[in-house]
Amino acid sequence: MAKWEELSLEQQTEVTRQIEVIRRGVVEIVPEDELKQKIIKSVVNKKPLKVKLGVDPSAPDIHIGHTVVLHKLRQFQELGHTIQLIIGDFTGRIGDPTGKSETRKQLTEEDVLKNAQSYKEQFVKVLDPDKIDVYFNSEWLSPLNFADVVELSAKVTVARMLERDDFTKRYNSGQSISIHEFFYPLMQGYDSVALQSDIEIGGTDQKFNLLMGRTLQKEYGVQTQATVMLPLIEGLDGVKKMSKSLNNYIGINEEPSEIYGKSMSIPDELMVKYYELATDISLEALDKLKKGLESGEVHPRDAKMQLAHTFVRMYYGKEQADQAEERFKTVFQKRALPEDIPTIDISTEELDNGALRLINLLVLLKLQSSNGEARRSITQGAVRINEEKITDVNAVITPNDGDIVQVGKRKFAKISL
RNA sequence: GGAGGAUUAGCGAAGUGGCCAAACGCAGCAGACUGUAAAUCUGUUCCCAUCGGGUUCGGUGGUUCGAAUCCAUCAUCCUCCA
Repeated sequence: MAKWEELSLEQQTEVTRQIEVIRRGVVEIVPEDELKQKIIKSVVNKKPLKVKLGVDPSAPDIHIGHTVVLHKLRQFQELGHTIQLIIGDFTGRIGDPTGKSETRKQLTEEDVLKNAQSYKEQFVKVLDPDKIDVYFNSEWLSPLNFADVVELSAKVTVARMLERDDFTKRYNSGQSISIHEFFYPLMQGYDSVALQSDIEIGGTDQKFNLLMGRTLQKEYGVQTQATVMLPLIEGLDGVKKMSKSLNNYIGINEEPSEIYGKSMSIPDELMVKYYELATDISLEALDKLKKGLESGEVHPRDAKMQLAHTFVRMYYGKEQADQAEERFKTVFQKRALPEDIPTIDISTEELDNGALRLINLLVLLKLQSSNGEARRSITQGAVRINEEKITDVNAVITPNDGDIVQVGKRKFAKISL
């Protein structure tokens, strides 16, 4: 194996540079010297490293939190390495170790393919599509027979399994753990054996699974992978990690105005973290921004607006980002009506003599989901027609073509007769 | 196989025959305030309705004038013993 001292100066510089890039924003690299060895080898032999990322095969809805890992993968790509994207189709067909009693509904092969495609489409917004190899883990997991599975499971003890944080918690708090859930880490680890990955990347919550890859690789006589763990980014509430189920996420497929608005609602303290982990801005620009915020030269509002703009720009381009910014200024800073109000047709059948109750109108326009909710909003002074507040619950409205109905600050509809 | 316990609104959790559409917290929605869709404060949150009515407390069936609350049974989960 190549030794550091034997490298040319040029090669040493390159190795150092790579490690520096890889380290940025990373919580932990286990083991660090092994990673260095791998990079040395890669530089000397001019052979890219295989960096693995496993994903769940359910319908992907990538949010800013996921992109932390993707940005890191992008950096790996830029350093010349390749990505092994594993769609966990086998894992996903069986069930899900979330501890919830309902088993995930089985995905058909068609679904899996569709989702895989969707992953690719969303991933390439951050990643270079030419440096991704896509695999389905059913390819090597399906052929295993029961004896193989027993052999695999014999490599890890129950006590070791229970060390995993969420298993520990669930066990101690009396929640159920099914045997098959133990196979998840094993299967994920076995993926690394099958693909002989050099590096596996994941959030800090994946630590156990990532290290399981190393354990199994050793057991099966394959070279062990280095693991790179990235921080989990807090969601809009600023406390809990970003996740779809907590509804504190910014999805990269969301409307530009949504991405912009949601970004504006993140707590100030998290701004820098978002910049660092989830945007493509350079280290120098980040430094400058940090200093500006500390010295007070940069107004936090402007920094956040720039962040929001950056997010929209990365996923939709500059033009859309500019538009989203304009819209935000209009609606929230000036409290004026936005330009892009959705038009909703109202059929004359709904009208009685050209009129209808305001409550019904709000539900009809889908601004409210039930009459009760509509009633509430009116009472609370949230409803406006053509910018005029209406507080009478029983109001009867004669809608005109082009009337603009508003509920709260964010819901608008234009009537079309 | 045996013994005990749990299941309540989006989530967490109180409620053990009428005062229960069900405390409280979170989340949501709205108002005020603000650089902000942040924070904070206030109000509000099953459905239909003017009074009023309808459907809710794992499922089903019962007891009762009256059941989230009592009984039976089924389902799911947990703990302990084997």
